[in-house]
Amino acid sequence: MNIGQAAKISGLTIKTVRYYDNIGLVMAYQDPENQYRVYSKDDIAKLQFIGRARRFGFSIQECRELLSLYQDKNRPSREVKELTLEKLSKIDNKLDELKHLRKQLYRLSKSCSGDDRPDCPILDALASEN
Amino acid sequence: MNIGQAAKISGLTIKTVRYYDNIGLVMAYQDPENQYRVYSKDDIAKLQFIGRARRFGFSIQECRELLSLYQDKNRPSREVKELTLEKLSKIDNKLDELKHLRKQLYRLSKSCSGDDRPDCPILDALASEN
DNA sequence: AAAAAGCTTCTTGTGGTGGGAAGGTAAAGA
DNA sequence: TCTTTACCTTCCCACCACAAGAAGCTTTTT
Repeated sequence: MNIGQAAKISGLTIKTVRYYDNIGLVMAYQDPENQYRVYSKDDIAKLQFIGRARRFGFSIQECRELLSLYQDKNRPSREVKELTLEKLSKIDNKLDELKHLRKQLYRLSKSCSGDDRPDCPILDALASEN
Repeated sequence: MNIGQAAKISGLTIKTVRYYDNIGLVMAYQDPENQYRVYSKDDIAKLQFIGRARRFGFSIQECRELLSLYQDKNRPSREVKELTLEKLSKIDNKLDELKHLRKQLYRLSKSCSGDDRPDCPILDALASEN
């Protein structure tokens, strides 16, 4: 199966699939005659797997780890769970950070009347060190 | 004032200050004798302004807009408030997205026993289309 | 036979810096 | 004064995860 079909089935773009080949994440067999990448059913499964993991917010590096765990039929499920919990904690940190930011920005926006007059507490806050 | 001092006072790194000069965000006067960047008090104020705006999550482009609003003494505060509210809504979107992701990942992690056995519902979920 | 679709590699760009090399300049100490 | 040290410059590469596009193949369709 050529790259176009592989991309369509896996729901990724051709560019992305080619990129995954380049970085050695999902390496396709390369037809020696025309240099076309050829994807097997197994490759397609990997691409779909990665697509889902990416949608779950895993980075490429994390996908690489998940994929190798996925292919190792005897690894303990503990390892997978650990990776997932780590990711969860990263997301929690990001959430806290964003919530804090939101609160600050919200307070700023509330302080400004937002009318035709030029005086603006938002800019004042950005301009002075408090 | 040279770039080292400017960076220290504004709380940015030298690299960052130089970058802001390169992209025309805060352009320093350049001493024709030794090519050193020279920063005025006004420049320092701008750097601090941008530093705070960045900490509030504004992008460089948004900082550029805020800065030009900041320097226009007659603009209506409405414009600044609009920019801030837009940013707030972007943050809200990001928050929703992250919360959704968290919920999904949490559910996944709960489903896995995380012990020495190899069967893992997390990987199963990533491998099949549901 | 010609046109259209699909594939290849290669280069460049994104955002916002950080790291480091190679080299010029300025300030401080011996 | 000489030397060391600190500071400054430009230039290039790296990051992440691709997207866009050029130039040139091959394959399929008309």
